[in-house]
Amino acid sequence: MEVYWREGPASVGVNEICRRAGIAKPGLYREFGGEAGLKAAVLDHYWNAIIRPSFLALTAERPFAEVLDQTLAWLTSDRGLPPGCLFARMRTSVSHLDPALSNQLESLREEMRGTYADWFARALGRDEGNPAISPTLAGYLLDTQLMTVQMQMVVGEPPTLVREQARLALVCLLPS
Amino acid sequence: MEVYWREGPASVGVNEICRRAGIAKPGLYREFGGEAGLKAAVLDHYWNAIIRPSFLALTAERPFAEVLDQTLAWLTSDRGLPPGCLFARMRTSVSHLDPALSNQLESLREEMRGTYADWFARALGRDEGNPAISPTLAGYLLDTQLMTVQMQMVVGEPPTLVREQARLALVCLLPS
DNA sequence: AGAATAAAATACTAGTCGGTTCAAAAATGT
DNA sequence: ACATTTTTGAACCGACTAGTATTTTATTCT
Repeated sequence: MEVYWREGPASVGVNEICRRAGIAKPGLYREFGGEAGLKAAVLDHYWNAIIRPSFLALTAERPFAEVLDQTLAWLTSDRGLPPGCLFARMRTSVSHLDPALSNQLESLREEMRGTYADWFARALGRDEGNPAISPTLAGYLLDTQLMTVQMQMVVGEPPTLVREQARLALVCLLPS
Repeated sequence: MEVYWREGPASVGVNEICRRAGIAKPGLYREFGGEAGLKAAVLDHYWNAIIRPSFLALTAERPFAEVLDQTLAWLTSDRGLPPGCLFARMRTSVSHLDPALSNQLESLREEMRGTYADWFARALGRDEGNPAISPTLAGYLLDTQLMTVQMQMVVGEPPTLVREQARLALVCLLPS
């Protein structure tokens, strides 16, 4: 996961993975069945270990604008983790990916959009969101914009610039 | 250019290019020096034939919001051209690209941001833009968001959904 | 027409990729 | 301590990659 996350799933092959992990190649094939299985397992682990815990912040009963700001600050700060998001990196190269992994990505993305939509729906209930925007659309927008943030972080854009842009793009979600 | 545009520069090699173009491989190497040279020439031609003409719409003395809407409609409509943007596709895979091509991409992107910034600056002069946003930042935002639009079109997102999201993300540029 | 030149097609090189085979080594169970 | 099972290392496979060498075909110039 570390290597895929830091350098991108397309930039490192199974030979290199085995070399860096200090394991034998037959061992990897016994354990994961092949490169596709390894990537599926990595994506699964990334989702459970990195993405899902980050959803907890969205369920806290704090003001929507505040949580949004903290999220942007978190994504654009040096977290001691590899920059960017393995999930986002996989999605950018989804075209030449295994169909099974592609489906897995799409289903996880749906779960992500749903989580964002729920978050925004609760904000709407407290009059902390723009009522002209449906939770579903807000889910799409948040997914797209936060994904963009992480892709910009991967290519090394200045964090403050990334944060400013995202704030502008998402200010439409706040009540006018 | 057609093939790189439609299928992505990383999805097709020189052998396939020659096969589809009906030319011999040594001819390609005589003409372009190699794959890197071919990609540079393709990018150059794409910029001059596709991107640069589209800038003309931005210099027309029409209301900012109207031109922005037309631009979004254009990007999300079926133009009879391959969907998405070769420029955007190259940028998403800039990490494992030739350094020369990477520099070329960065310089073209600067020109693009400058064009957007000028456009927004003229809008500001006619009180058609949000004065709290600098032309430079607007240039970055427009570049990012319009690139996002094209990437979504590439992966086949529903055009109306893409357009709605982009409109929301860019409404911050309009005066309140 | 015939010689010189340019372009073409084919075949090839060297290397990487994901994946497999197999014998040797290590660990395990009794 | 011995026998069984598991894991390793390293070579290997076929398919692919970018790039090149060679030979044949066309074209052009005189």
